[in-house]
Parts: sequence; C-alpha cells; structure tokens
Amino acid sequence: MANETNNFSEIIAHCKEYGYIFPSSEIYDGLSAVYDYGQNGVQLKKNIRDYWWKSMTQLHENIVGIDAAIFMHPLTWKASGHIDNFSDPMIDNKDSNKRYRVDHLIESYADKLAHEGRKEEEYALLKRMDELLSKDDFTGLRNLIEDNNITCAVSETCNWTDIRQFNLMFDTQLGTISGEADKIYLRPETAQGIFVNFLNVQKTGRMRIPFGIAQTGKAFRNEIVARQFIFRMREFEQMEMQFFVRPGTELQWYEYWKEARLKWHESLGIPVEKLRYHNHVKLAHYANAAVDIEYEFPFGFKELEGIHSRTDFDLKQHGELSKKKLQYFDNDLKEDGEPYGNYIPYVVETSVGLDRLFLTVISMSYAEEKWTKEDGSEDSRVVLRIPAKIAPYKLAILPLVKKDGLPEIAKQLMNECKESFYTFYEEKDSIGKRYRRMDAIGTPFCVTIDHRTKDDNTVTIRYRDTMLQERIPLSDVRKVVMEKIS
RNA sequence: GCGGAAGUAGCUCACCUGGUAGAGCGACAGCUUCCCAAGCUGUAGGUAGCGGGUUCGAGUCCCGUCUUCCGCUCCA
Repeated sequence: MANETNNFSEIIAHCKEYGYIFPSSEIYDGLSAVYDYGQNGVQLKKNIRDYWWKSMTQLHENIVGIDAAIFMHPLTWKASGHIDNFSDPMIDNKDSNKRYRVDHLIESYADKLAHEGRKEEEYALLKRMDELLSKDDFTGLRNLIEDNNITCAVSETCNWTDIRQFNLMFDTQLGTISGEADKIYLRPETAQGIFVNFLNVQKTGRMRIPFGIAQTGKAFRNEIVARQFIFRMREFEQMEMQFFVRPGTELQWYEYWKEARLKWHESLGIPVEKLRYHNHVKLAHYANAAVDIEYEFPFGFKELEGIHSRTDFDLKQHGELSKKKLQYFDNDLKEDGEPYGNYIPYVVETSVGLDRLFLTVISMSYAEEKWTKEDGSEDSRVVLRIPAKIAPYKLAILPLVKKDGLPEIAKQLMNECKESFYTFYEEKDSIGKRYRRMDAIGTPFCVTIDHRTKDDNTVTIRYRDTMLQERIPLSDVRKVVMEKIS
C-alpha cells in the first residue's frame, strides 16, 4: 500500500472534485486568491475550528472567547500601526523585474555610503527619504533614487518603474456617501478586536491575570502575491488567542505557549516530523519575541501559526489614542508584601490560520495508493486519511443491497446515530464502489448491513485507513464510533 | 509584478496542416452481481475561458483580456 504521492495540483483538484474547496465565483472565471468551502470543506473547517475553540476555552478556565465585529473604528488601525507601518511604497526594476520596498532600497544604498565613510551623505539621504515618505511623495522618492543613481543589485541598472503604494488593508465606506471621512477598513487581523475589548471582558468576566481572550474570525489582507491555493488568501480566517500577563513574565508565558501550541498540533494528528519552529530574527514593531510553527506543505515548510510576545504595545497604543486607561489592578502580593498594583498587561499571542490548518490536514491526509490484489490484478484508491475526530462524515451506513429490508435497517441505524455524529447513507452501486467514494471524502468508518444482519443483528464495520473489516453487533455501532471519534 | 505552461462535458483528454464537437471515467434512472472501483440498458450534460480580428467558414491562425499551475520576486 505504498506509492503515496503528494502532488499539490492533485490535492487541489481533489478538493474541488469532492466538495471541499471551490474557486470563488467560478462561473465568472473566479476571483484571484479567493476560495469557497464546499459541503465537505465547511464541515472539516468547522470541526477544526471547534477543536481549537474547545481546547482554548473549555479546557482553560482562564481563557474566554469573544466575537468582535469585522468593522472597527478607524483609529484602531492607527493605534495598531497598520496604517503607518504596513503600507509600503514599492518600486520595480524594469530590467531585472525585481521588486523592492522603496525604503529598503534607499537604506541599503545608505549603508553603502556609510561603509565608504560618507557619513554626511548617508545622513542627508535618509533624512530626505523620511521627509518624502511621511508626505507620500512618490515622485520625490523616485527622483531621489534616480538622482543618487541607486541601482538594482541584479541588473545593476537604474531603470525603475513608478513607485506604487502597496496597501495592506482593504477599505470601504461606512456612510451612504463615500468620502475620506467615512473610510473604514476591513480588519487585517482579529487581534485588535480583542485588545479594544480588553477592559470589557476583564471587568465583566472578573478575569484575573494571567488570562486569555480567544477569537476566531475572518480577516482581510491585500497580498502582494496571493497564491498557493488557500495558503495565502485575501480573505481568510484566523484563530487567535491573546494571553494577558504580568510584565516581566511574558517570556515565560511565551515559552509556555510555544510548547503548548506545538503539542496541540500534534494532538490534532499532524505528524511531528512535518512540524518545526522557525524563530523570527527580524521582529515586528510590536514584538519582543516571535516564533512560527511551520508545517511541511507540498511546497515546502511554511508558517502555520505564529506565537508572538507583543509586549504592552497594543494596549498602550489603544490607551493613548482612546484616552482610556487600559490597565489592570493586580492584588497579588509581591515578595515585599505589597500588591503589584496598576499596570498595563503584557500580551502573548497565539495566532493560527484556520485555512492553513485546513490545508495542512488535507495535505497530510491525501494519499494515492496502489496495490496488487490476491488474484494478481492491480487496484488503487485515493484516500483522505483525515483524523476521525475532525472528518466531515464519521460514518457511512450502507445496505449491501437495496432490497430485502436492508435499507430499512440501515435507515433505522442512521436515525439512531445522527443525533451523535454526521452519517452518510448510500445504497447505490456496488459495495466496493461505495467504499471508494467514502475513502475519497475521508469518511473513517463504514458499516454494511447484509442478510446476516437480519439473522443475528451484526454488521460489518470497515475501517478507512486499513481497509480491514470486522463484525460487530448492530446495537454497538453508535457506541463504537463515538469511542473512536472522541 | 516578471518569465514559462495551460484553459474543449463534473473529471482526464482527443479533434493531426481551419470545414458548424467526440471518447473514457463520473453523474442520474433502471436491471444484475453482492463485502472493497471500472457488468448491462437508457438519460442528461459543451454556443471549446471571455472579447475582438483574419477568413466564404475558427476549438483550430492572429491580437487583447481573464483565470489557474510552475519558477522568480515579495511578505506583517
């Protein structure tokens, strides 16, 4: 049963063919980097989300959830730095087709000047760049590049395109009349919805530090290059948890969550050898430590989840712009017997991409298998070995033939089971064909009702991963499946 | 964004140097066998991604455009 492959385009095709992922607006030629979840995909996605939600909230008495709106006050993004820090002017070299961030291009030239001991020129250049950047003067910036004859490292020419603004955030209008004053953004991360509700949750939930707030929801980012299927989409879903801690303890908690999150991925069924940490060397403006948990996708190791020590940056910023005191009074006593008192909590963030996790599950589950049957002929199947606890359908109920009362028994069993888990009923085609279909959508268990069932009330249960089957009492089916999916 | 490749039925593809679309699989209905796909009969489904041009005539040639995949680039 070897010959497993992991061809990415086959996985994508399989996702479409079996109702997991469809390109958005496909009848209109699709919409770049936007995808829809189909009837099976939505179920798998929900199951992954629920598994995360339960592990965060139900299993941690000090973590609660919220569901903040996608629309937020525009100052939110001023405070978070998204307006100022994440809208980068870009420029392309026409000869090499290399693209640069304008500030990076100029800074690297400034470094060169510094190396040559031309400190004054370096200083003047950077000062001029900052002036122009703050004014969004793209013509001036381009002139600055050309006047200094700053060249592309690859083509070594100074043949540049115009400078274009890259906007991270999508905007829209809140009022009925469009205009700059009504411009609001679609959130580029769910985290800010948690930060602005910090006091609401802390006070109404009487939360004591350390505690966390979890949230799942859509976020929107205008990617420079959005590709690789659902790995990098313009509309995607995050599962974030912000953990508020006492200042000075953030790095301990960072280590704690770093380890806890990796274990969580393993508990979901992701193979250990396909996971690794990737420490950030260059840190974002809000972080004092950051690590990614990466999964080895068919296109290489890529970020699945980020764990960031965000310091008190966000709460402090929101405190300043909103003029509200986003602080916490800590009654716990220090070693000297005094309470810790008022402080702005530090934050450790865990942020996982639900769509990326979905892609991880599909990637690790997808297998094309070939083997030789006893009679010497070749056989094959495509199977999704989705962990049973998150598979869309748990159990297929199949009458061996659609007569002699077998469908009736099957439907009765279905009624008995469907309160507990998702079932799939199928009476068409040969039993082997039906097993194959269930393999292709990842249903972990099938039971077949046959004539013997009428005599002794037993059924055959067939396991997706091993294709082995065994005889169990009809009355045990629900219990057996429940055990295997919990 | 650049380069390469590709877009014909749900899927995989065919139609060679232009003459008004076919197959296999799949789906659906029925029959048959009955514990691991590919038995029989029938049915549905495509203005060949979209737009324009050349031509008496274009899926087939030309241009544009959109989308996807691969590589590069970028990435909070």
